[in-house]
Amino acid sequence: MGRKKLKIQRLEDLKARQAKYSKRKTGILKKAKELNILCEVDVVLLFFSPSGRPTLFVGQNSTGLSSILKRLSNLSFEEREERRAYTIEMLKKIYENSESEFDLLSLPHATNADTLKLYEDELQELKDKLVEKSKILRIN
Amino acid sequence: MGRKKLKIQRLEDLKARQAKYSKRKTGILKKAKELNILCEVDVVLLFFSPSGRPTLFVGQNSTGLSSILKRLSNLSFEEREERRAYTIEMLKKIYENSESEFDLLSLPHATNADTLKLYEDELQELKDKLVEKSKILRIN
DNA sequence: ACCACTATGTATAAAAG
DNA sequence: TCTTTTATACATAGTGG
Repeated sequence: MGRKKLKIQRLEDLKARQAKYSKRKTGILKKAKELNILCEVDVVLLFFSPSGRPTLFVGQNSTGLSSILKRLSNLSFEEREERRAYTIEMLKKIYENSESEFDLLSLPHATNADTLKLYEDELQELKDKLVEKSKILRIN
Repeated sequence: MGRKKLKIQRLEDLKARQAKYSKRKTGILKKAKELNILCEVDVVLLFFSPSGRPTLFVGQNSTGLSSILKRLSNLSFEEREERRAYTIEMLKKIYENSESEFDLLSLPHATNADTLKLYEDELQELKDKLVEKSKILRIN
């Protein structure tokens, strides 16, 4: 999909990798959202950018997993006064749109500890979900 | 992409959802593999099919995470004599191709307990990786 | 439920602003 | 560097086996 056929091999230029990464990540996330809605299935995507920034996507209506959004938004209310305006705006946008795609590290650096904690809770839920789903499958 | 434009909304027919799911999941996985190679980034995808079957994809060269493949293949050697031929063939194929895409529950049902254990280890590694990556970012 | 076909919509490579 | 444009490659909707 482009002017020329692209060989699938590591791009040598770092900048090219970064540019390609954001473009293609966007495309994949769009597809994942569509799959999530069309087929009503749970989807979780985790990417690390060439510079190490993680992007987590969790499809809507993924019970349990979606709670990370609520906690993020609550956090913003509790600490509203201490935060920079752009952060609050971002969190509000995430909450209001019921969107669950975001770069966790675009939060202020001061919140990294909290962010990591959320990751941990999130992964515990993922693990629980995994066990639960597998049990259902075993019965079937 | 298709004969007609498809509205992105839940497909009412279960069979249609299932068919659409496998087709689109394949497409997303292909894209994720390309991203993984082109940009040399770590990628983790987790889907649950409309019937609840999980598919886990971990990009190649995702250190630590790829160990699940080695353990699966070792398992197949240890228990080779006890396993059905198709299982061994599947595991060999996974190992030889260094592919890291597979439906974990396409393993024989008897191995579900082991499979769950692998999930748990896998998630622990993912968690560790997450913490490690975030630390690096904090320094930068 | 899965493969094949093929017309058509979509993503994106390269170029341009 | 980012955004926009354009040409092209690719993914897939609908269909049939």
